[in-house]
Amino acid sequence: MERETRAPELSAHDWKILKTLQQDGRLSNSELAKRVGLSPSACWNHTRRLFETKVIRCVRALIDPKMVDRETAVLVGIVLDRSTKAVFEEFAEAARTLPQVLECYLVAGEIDYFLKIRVRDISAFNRFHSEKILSLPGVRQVRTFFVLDEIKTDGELPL
Amino acid sequence: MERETRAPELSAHDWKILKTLQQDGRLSNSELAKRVGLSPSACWNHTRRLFETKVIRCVRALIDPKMVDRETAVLVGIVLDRSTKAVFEEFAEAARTLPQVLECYLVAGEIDYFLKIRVRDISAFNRFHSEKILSLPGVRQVRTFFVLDEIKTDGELPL
DNA sequence: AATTTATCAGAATGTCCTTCCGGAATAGTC
DNA sequence: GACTATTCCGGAAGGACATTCTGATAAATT
Repeated sequence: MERETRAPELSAHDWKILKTLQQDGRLSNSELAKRVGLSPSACWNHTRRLFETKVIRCVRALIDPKMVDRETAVLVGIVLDRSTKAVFEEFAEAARTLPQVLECYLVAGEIDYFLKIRVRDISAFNRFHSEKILSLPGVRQVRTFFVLDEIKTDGELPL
Repeated sequence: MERETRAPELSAHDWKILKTLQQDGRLSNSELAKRVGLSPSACWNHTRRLFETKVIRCVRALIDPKMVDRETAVLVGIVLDRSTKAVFEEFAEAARTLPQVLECYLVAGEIDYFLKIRVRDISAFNRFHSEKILSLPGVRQVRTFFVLDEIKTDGELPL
């Protein structure tokens, strides 16, 4: 386990760039420069460093799930059988691999793992549930929470 | 309540553009055109339509929370007191407004709302918990799950 | 077959990206 | 205080790109 790098120092310009690109990642460099009050070349250097130092992990188009037939979201809490390291790692690896799993967290409390699943409809979730989740080794309990309404998704990091 | 529009028809080119921009939303139009096998002008028209019809909701820079001092993630399950419409709407509105709430879902089951919170550290969560969550009207029970490890975050929609 | 519609590639122009360079400001050293 | 090293900025420049328009081709419709 190695220590993660922390941002060395972020200038006021860097923060502005982060805020702006978080809201619209497709802004041109010249437009970005105007908004943060820098010359295009200076702005370019800042932005490049933010990518190189991995402060910005990536830029991603957010697609409306309704439009591409992935309307159904389900939150799933998992309790594992035995709390051995191998069991946990095997589960985590499966979650990483399955494309229907959009998020997966190891948590403290009455639950071991929380998953956010996205599929076409409820019957697709049923298939996923029985074929993928239940067939994983070490799964003792599965608590399923169907999402009735998405109040907020993909909220921006407060900066 | 009005019916949401569904994507009328997505061509093979559209799907390719969606997949590509989901992986790298900052690609130039000419590079995107090369990758999907279209002329720049045709690619431009497709992309523009995908934005106009809101298939692509936005393009967003994903910022590493560790780098900007928002390292601590917490999942919170909420059970509300009385299940009146007004109570639910008030809670949802508060969740929408609070910047620390990155995601909020109304779910079916033993829990009413699930929240994903991001703050600087545990003491910041304590403050948020007592000052924001507990002070909301109608909150009967709060179940807190501290995130110990983020196996997968911001997974791409499978296309 | 004729007409309409949709979709593509090409051309053209104005803008932008990207790099490189030199100057100003800051900090550190003696 | 002077000198150096470092950092950061803006300007210039050519090559690439964005964006629009037009016409051609193919598909769908009548």
